[in-house]
Amino acid sequence: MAGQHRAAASKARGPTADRAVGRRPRGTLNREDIVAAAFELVAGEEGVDGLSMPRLARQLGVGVTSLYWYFRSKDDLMAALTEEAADRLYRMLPDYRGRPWDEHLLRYFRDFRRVFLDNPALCDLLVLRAPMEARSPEATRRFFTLLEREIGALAEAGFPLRDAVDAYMTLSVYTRGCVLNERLFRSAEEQLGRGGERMPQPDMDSETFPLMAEAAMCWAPSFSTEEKFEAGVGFIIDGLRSRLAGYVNPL
Amino acid sequence: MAGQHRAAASKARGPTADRAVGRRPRGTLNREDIVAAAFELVAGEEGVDGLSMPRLARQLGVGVTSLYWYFRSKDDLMAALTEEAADRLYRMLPDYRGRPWDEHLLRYFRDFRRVFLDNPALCDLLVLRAPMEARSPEATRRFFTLLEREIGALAEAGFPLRDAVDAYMTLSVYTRGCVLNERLFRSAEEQLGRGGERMPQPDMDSETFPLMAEAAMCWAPSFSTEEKFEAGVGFIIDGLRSRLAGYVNPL
DNA sequence: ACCTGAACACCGTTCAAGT
DNA sequence: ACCTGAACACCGTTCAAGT
Repeated sequence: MAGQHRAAASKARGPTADRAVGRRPRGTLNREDIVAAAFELVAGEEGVDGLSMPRLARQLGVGVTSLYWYFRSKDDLMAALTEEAADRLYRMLPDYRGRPWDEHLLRYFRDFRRVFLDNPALCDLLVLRAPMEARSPEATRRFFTLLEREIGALAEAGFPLRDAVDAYMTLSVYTRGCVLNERLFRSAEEQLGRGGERMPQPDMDSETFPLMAEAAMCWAPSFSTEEKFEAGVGFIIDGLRSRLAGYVNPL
Repeated sequence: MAGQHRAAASKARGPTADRAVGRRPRGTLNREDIVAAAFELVAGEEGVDGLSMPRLARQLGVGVTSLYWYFRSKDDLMAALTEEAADRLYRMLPDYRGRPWDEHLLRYFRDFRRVFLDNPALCDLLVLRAPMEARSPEATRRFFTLLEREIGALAEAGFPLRDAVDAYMTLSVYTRGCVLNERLFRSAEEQLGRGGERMPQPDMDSETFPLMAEAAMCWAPSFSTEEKFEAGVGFIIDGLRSRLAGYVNPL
């Protein structure tokens, strides 16, 4: 009876909204399913902004307030969702040990960037919203397992521990900086696109801006191309190389 | 009469909320004042999240809907606010021309970072929310003036234009990556602090994580110290130095 | 031209109540 | 123990109306 009532109330929303017409029987709702549904929403068209408690409840065929039995607040849910995202990220990062350290780094961070670009939801949750530290002990453990492996590779290549740590983190910070840039640039484009506008092109007459006018040909807006990303990685790896040479051959 | 009514309605909110008891007379409201008040709100305790149309209207002593005469939407207002923020940023960045290029870069980006750390509002508006490109032609002009100067300094030091552009952007992306990290880390700490909790410290036994356990002493959470920031800048500048040597002395 | 309040659809969260 | 709807305070935005 209650089920019919609910179905009638939502009949105007089309078939997809009715996916859970037969409302969940008791005892079948749990944290995992809620997080999974939340991730589905976030990975969908609307992104992180499209995630709301009412929407999530509708997706699950459940009253909104039921969610609060499993999560104290939306923030609490977001934390769990971030865990889930971190889990997926770690599973997607390949292991390039065995190759020369510079090639290893280049490939690793190239993939690191790719994962975020291909999965905006991961980017929003892990790059834009939460620092690495705000995770459960479990997730932190996996994070440190990864670090142990990657920093170990650098140490083996001859970097003192401190430089190995700093090198990895520098590339990580730089890469996430690129990803942030690209993400913001894309959503700005999208938003303008909806309004039919174009990104304002600066009127760069070569008298007031001689260099920038000339640079236009090697300029990528928001530094957001693979080529530009690799230019930066190149500088950093060059720096590491000369540092490495300095250890064995001090002046 | 209407004024008394309004004052009575808000009497429970304390003195600061009443700052504009005598509601603004007609024709005195304008875009500049609205943006200024919005910036005040955003720079205040609550930050960007604390900015809402009703709050802003209250601050100005105006009906909420009045704001919509001057701004099509909140997004429209945010765009104007971002302009304002970019304006302030550019005014705060010092000119280090005349010094050696490497010292110039180090000092410039050290200040770049400082400005964002000292002004979280600028950070939220310019680093976390909008790409450089989504600005008015006017702001873009000022942005390119800055670029012209900074990239010019690198070109004078002997870098080909393309590398000069990439070098500046790499450091800019890296620096903003650091700022992002630090900002997220701090707000996570703050949020935990409100709940009385502490950041989860990973249980790093030195058997499963030999390197990370040893690295604990040279580890900064979220890479968020000045020292760590400069370590990364050091790598990049080293890379640039070796690149520069390669131009004049190719193998 | 400028400013208003009433109203709408949405949000996060609390609470007292049901089984 | 688990799930519910009613209710609250808040939000962005529209609209018809006032001067």
